Amino acid sequence: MAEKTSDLATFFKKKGFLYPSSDIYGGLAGFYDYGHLGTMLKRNFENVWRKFFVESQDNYYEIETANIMHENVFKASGHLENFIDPIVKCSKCGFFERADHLVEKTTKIRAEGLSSEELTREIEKHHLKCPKCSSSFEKVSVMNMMFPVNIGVGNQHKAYLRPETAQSPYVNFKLQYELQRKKLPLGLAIVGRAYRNEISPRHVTLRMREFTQAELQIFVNPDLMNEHPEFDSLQDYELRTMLVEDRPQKMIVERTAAELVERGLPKYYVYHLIKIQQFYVDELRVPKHKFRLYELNEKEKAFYNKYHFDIEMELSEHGFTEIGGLHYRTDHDLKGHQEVSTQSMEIVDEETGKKFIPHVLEVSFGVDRNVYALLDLHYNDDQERGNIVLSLPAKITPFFCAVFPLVKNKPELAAKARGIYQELRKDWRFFYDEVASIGRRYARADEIGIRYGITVDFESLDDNAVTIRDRDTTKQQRVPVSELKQKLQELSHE
RNA sequence: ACGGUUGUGGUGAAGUGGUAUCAUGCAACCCUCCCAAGGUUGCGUCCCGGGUUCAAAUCCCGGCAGCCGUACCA
Repeated sequence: MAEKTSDLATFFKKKGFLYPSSDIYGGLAGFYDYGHLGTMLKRNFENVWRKFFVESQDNYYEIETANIMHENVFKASGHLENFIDPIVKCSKCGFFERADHLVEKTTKIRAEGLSSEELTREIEKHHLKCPKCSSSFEKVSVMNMMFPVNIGVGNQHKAYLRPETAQSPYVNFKLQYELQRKKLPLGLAIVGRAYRNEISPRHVTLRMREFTQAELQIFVNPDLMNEHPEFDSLQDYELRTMLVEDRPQKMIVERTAAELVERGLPKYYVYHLIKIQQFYVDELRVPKHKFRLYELNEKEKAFYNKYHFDIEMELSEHGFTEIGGLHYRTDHDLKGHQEVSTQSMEIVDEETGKKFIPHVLEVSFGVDRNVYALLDLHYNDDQERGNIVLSLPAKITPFFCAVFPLVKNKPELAAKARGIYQELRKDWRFFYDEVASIGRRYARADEIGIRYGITVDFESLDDNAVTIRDRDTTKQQRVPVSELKQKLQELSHE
């Protein structure tokens, strides 16, 4: 029997977090729309990310750039070569393989770089057949992981939707370096869309064709990779790592920053592994055991990466899943752009007079995957309470508080509740609800993760105090209206 | 991409050629002094396009989408 859509996907749609795009036309695989709650959650996540990774650093800034970029950008980055693969498909059973791999494997000819026509000719010449069913192949076609875009009149495309946000900071580096007064390290962040024509998008937002990345590109002097001013104070910090050598035992090992440096990772790199773990464990309150830093081996890591760890969170339905990565891309990208654009990407170290191309450390996050992971993590079907409780932290949950008059039909209560609501919504994300019994309203609030419920009851009319209900414990405390703002201020920093 | 499988209100389901049902939800009103009470009224559905038939949610073909497996995921 085919499985039902997962509980989580149903919940996303039912409450307004996320649903298929173009839904009234039957949907479009790999594309999703965020509803009102999902959009709030996503924005909140992005803002926490900005604050933590960008705004807390000197000389780090966010830029916003075009999603459609010049063909040459991807010539330089290697995407045109590596993202567009020649494919042969079996005419009978549908098996397919990369055409150049097939030709190289079976004929020992160097097939890399051959055109589709040349590959088709080689396949015909050597009478290559499908390894599965021995039928003949169709003509070699091109599988393009990038979406080409036609610009203006005519149908020759000279541009693509970017498959990663990273290239924008690289092509803008020289200008931003000048504008940011020639200082390294220099950070350029983008929170924006990227597009990949995935063969098989699946698992809601875990693999989409249009998705949001939050990426920080840090340009550094490669000679200084083995130092960081804050490293010494953090050298005993324990990181949850799964290195290549841990894989046979399937072990996540806590290692200190110093141990990782001893193993050969640069201090500057390890410092950012620490930052990333702090972001999840301290900032987003992700339980440590659900988090790990997973080292990729030589085969798995992208060709441009010297060091590559995936950031992974354990999901209920999919196990440990990549939600980001820390990539030491060296000078691969700037060098590529220097060659293709013929513009120098070199800068001069004022002290030593040395000229060099900066290296890039990329801190990369899939925003949609993070949002999914956080919802997955905080989704609890509370049997005792009889409703779902979405225990998102106050700083990212869509609504911080809701205000409720205890009952609807007492105009004095509703008026007071509305007054409090109107005042507090100036400072926080607030929700107001007076429909149905108070218990039902608490339940509805739990389900969309409203952190606190403020209830105006009959006593409030006399003592000018209200109750604050904690979503996670359901405990209530009574607070004078005059102290409410201050109290919420404290609670918002939990 | 291939193979298997599924598609009925917002959500979950019943209906297998002949009047589309139920629960939940949502909305309005009544009631209600703290954790999905109750009452009244209302809203809303057969994925899309062809075909067969007197008649299609139901049968057939195609498409789209979901799920599972394989493949893919620089």
